[in-house]
Amino acid sequence: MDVRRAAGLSRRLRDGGLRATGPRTEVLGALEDLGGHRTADEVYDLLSTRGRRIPRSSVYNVLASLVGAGLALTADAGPGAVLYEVAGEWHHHFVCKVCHRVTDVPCAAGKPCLTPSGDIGVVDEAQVIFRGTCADCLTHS
Amino acid sequence: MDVRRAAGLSRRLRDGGLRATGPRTEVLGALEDLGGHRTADEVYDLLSTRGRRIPRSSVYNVLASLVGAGLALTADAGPGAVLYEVAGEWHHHFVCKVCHRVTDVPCAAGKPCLTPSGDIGVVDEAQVIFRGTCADCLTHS
DNA sequence: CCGTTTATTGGAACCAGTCCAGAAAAGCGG
DNA sequence: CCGCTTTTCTGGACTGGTTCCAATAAACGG
Repeated sequence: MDVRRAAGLSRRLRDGGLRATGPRTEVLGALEDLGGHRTADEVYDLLSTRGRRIPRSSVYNVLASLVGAGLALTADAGPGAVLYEVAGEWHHHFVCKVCHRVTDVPCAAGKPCLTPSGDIGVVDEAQVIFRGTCADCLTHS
Repeated sequence: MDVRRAAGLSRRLRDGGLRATGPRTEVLGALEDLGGHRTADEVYDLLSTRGRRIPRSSVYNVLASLVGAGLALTADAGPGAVLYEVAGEWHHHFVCKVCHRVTDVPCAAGKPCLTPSGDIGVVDEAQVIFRGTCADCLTHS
């Protein structure tokens, strides 16, 4: 990984209140390179093909701290492996019932939106999951 | 289980297009008795304490057919075990980040609502997950 | 450079869920 | 009520995803 890239990643980690360790820069970099919604194993596999041997459990550890620091998000997409993505513009997800692919859906508010009525507690975010059949799967059937 | 109850459950199963078998009436009854959002294992445990030995895989099978028939729903609540609930009024969920309890949030529309903009495919439903801290956890901290 | 604090490693263990093939039950026509 | 066909159930093995833990190593403030 080139030096500028690593420095940028390190700074983001520190800005998030995390120590800038090797595994953390590598995992964050890999998640960013992959783009979109990825499982811990996909990150693990990319690092492996790059020759970086790292235990799976470390990938899980790191992803958990990235989420804790707000640098990554888990995408709610239903059962199965948890999907992670680099934190960016707030958005929602469309999950295709056929191919299970997850597509971003821009959020009108651009930030956590919608508040439930009633005295339920403090709501930090509202995420919407749209379920249906994607355009691709509609044409291929 | 009393006879009237069993008959009612059987009828609901048949109305849903399913054969009214023992495991299905028992699982549907147990899910209803438990109320709220429950994992397959919670249903399994209730049946066990009732002295009904049934394989866990049967509970999974049955829950899957109940969902397929529209008699039960899976509640989107993030990672972890899938939560099932008896189908009723369409609603959303508030998930407490502290105690992980799931609370129903009435849906203003009373049915699958919200449509994403853009040509994304066919949207069947839109489920909202509110995340935050529930009233109980706020006071106890 | 040292010490303290925090993170990583690697492997074992765990839990949720799926798969499969034989056995049983449901519902049909007669 | 009987037997036939189809659907469902069973039980156990198995997988994938994730967490746990105790020893080791690395980060960073002084």
